[in-house]
Amino acid sequence: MAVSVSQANAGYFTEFDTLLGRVTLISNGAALTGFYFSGQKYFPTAVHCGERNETLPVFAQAQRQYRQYEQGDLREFDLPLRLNGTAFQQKVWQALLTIPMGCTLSYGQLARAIGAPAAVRAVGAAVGRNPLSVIVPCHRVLGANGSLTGYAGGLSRKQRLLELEGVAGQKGECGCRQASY
Amino acid sequence: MAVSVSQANAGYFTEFDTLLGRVTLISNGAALTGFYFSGQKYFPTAVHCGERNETLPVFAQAQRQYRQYEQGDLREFDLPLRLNGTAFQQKVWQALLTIPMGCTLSYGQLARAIGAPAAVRAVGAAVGRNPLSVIVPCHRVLGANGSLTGYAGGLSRKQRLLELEGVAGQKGECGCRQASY
DNA sequence: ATGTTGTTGTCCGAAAACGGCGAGTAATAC
DNA sequence: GTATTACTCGCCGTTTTCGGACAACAACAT
Repeated sequence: MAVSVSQANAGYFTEFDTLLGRVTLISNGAALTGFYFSGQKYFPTAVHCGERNETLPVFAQAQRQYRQYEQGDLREFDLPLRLNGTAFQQKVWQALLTIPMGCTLSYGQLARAIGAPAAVRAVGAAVGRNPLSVIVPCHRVLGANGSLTGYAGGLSRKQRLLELEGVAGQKGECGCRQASY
Repeated sequence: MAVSVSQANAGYFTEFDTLLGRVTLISNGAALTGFYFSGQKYFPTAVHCGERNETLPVFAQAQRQYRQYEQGDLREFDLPLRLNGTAFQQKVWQALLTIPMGCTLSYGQLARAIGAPAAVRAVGAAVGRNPLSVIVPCHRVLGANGSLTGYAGGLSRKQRLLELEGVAGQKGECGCRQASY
């Protein structure tokens, strides 16, 4: 009898190279579920239990858009995404999606934005677990004093992403204004 | 941006009626992952989060074979299965798959068979959590003295399955011999 | 027969540790 | 006197750990 005995349903993945290093994309077949820089923190361990797939439409779409973004020709991604996480994490990640290119927010502002003004550190943790680097723009979150603080992909990548987006330096200069937080 | 935000990937299910009551089948799309009698113990709570599906090949195959089994015309199932569980549970369930129709084993023999002679009660617990009733023949496990002991689907179902398989009574009379345990 | 005890994997709940922070205070640098 | 830095402490979801309870048993003692 044909019996298979494992359990994790890891889906599909592919890889491609960017100016910031190799990227692994993950999908459930329909939506994009992961965008990870090689060697980054929290890189999912089960990726390679999934099936490599070079033809999935959403992968092609994501790569195409990323290329444009990389050249400064795309200000906003438009892809089917699926955010797997706890309710709290999802609130945080949804909020991240509303930060336009060129803008930045502090962890405190973000916490207030989701209605949990005191959960600042928890917000930091959730931002760090963002499964879709770049696309869910966690790199647009800085410390209250404008410092880079942290990035799962390494601070230099965060810096370069921000430069690409035209955010001035590390001193809290924000290219545009969000509604008040 | 098209964003979807849930997580549980419950798969597919269907239902059909048997002489022993209604049965719910569960699948990941390729292999059979669940076979549960209605109202049985440990019936998974998340089943109905999955998607009902009446056309999955593995469901048709399973029903067809079960019909034959029910009539005494099938001695061994041949289906793609997927056993989701801990390493220990999988060892137990794999061992169950080797018990031929008409034979029975005791919990102690089973424990010895998987190399954990002292883990008798743990084996009992694992047998009880069998996700594929009938197909993984947990009903062929009896107490050391031949008593029925327990069955997630109720002792009367266990009894009837054993009768169907031609196992005599409740007194340890075993229709055939396994290798020694 | 009935009761008692040994054994072991799993489930569950509680408790503690851990951060991609921030505000407030205190100690230095001009 | 300001302006920076350094440090402390509170905050709060998540993750990890730990301990106890439980169970489809079986062997042994009465």
